[in-house]
Amino acid sequence: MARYGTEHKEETRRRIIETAGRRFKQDGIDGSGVATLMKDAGLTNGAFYAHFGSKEDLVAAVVAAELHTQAENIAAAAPGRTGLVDVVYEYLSPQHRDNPNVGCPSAALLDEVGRCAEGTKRAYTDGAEAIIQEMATRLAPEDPRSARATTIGLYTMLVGTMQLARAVADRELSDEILAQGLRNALALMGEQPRG
Amino acid sequence: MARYGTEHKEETRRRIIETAGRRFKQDGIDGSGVATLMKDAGLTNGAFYAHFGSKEDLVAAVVAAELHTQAENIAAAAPGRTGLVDVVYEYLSPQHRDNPNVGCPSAALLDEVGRCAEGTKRAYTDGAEAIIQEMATRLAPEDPRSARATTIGLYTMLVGTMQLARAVADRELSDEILAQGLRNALALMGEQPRG
DNA sequence: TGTACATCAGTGAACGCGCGTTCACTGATGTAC
DNA sequence: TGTACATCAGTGAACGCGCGTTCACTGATGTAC
Repeated sequence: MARYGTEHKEETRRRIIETAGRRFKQDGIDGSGVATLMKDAGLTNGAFYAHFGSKEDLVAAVVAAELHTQAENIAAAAPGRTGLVDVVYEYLSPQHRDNPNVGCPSAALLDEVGRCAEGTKRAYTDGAEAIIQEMATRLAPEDPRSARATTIGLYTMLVGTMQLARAVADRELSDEILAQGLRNALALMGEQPRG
Repeated sequence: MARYGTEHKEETRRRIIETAGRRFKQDGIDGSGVATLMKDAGLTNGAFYAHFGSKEDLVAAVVAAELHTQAENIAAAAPGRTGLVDVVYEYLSPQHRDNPNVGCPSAALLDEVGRCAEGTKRAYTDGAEAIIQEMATRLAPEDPRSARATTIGLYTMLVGTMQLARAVADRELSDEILAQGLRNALALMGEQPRG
């Protein structure tokens, strides 16, 4: 090809990580081959190892990036509890259920992460901590630690609800699961459902 | 080999489904090859297609069997709410976290089921409905439907909590997640923690 | 200004391997005569 | 009772294919002279 500026290779690496995130969330980690991942990024398979030591290295980088993005999205919501309620409504929406490739990485991949190598689990742990702290700060700005139990309950219920809504073959049941999940999530936060 | 009684082939099929359940929960569905699954059952790969039309057919059979077993285990607990509290304590235990191969199929496989073929999702749907109804009956014997929202919330929180506890690299954090999950689950049921 | 060279991101073919699946065959048994 | 045959669960080699990974090569550019 050509000789590029210093930032070019980094930019390519970022692109691989971003397109791999979508692919993993759509087809699973085991379900996504390196050749496909590189094609998604507009490259050929051979270039992969100029950017990552192994597929597992990419997986760890993707998990870190995906959770980082998710934490930023929560941080960018409207201030205080209102913003978190917005996030919960968006999370438990049919649009989110029907588009896993641009959705929550935990809903799409959490049980697979549990079977990944240590580095990937480390990346997940750090990212999840950041998200939980961001959520807890919104629930109880003066004392986030007091809201930690509630936050963990909210986080796990959101993830479990989305996975269940996606695993179910019956559309009506799936819609009901999202609706009941919303009721339970709001109750956990001590909020009233919106009209 | 030999000629067997009429129940022999069925018995072999049951054995394949049972050992495949453990293997899937340990290594994932995509992570378990047909040759390995058959070796687990004490057979060679060639015999597989005398029992199942395809790997996906086995997956659907395994999902149905695993959820059926889980429903039976809940039904076999002590009567009423007490039995359900027992189930929750056992579910959110370190032993369950550390032995996915003999644990909850949803905790191990739910996001993968969401990417499976229609038949597998159908099997999951039917099994999950039975489990939710069994749980709801224990929460509110006189009117199970009234407990349906709570039951779905409990179910999704249990599954999400176990997946998170397994995905996290930090043992202390994992233990904390289980403990907070227990608090939240009991609160959802309106029960007090046990001494 | 013009030519020769070094750089290096990316190419694409090839590696051994395990995947899901197919199939000709085996061999212990029950049945027929 | 003894022999020939049909049955059929299971064997194990082979199919084409995609996996993760390696590597000799390409070719557009910046630099040296």
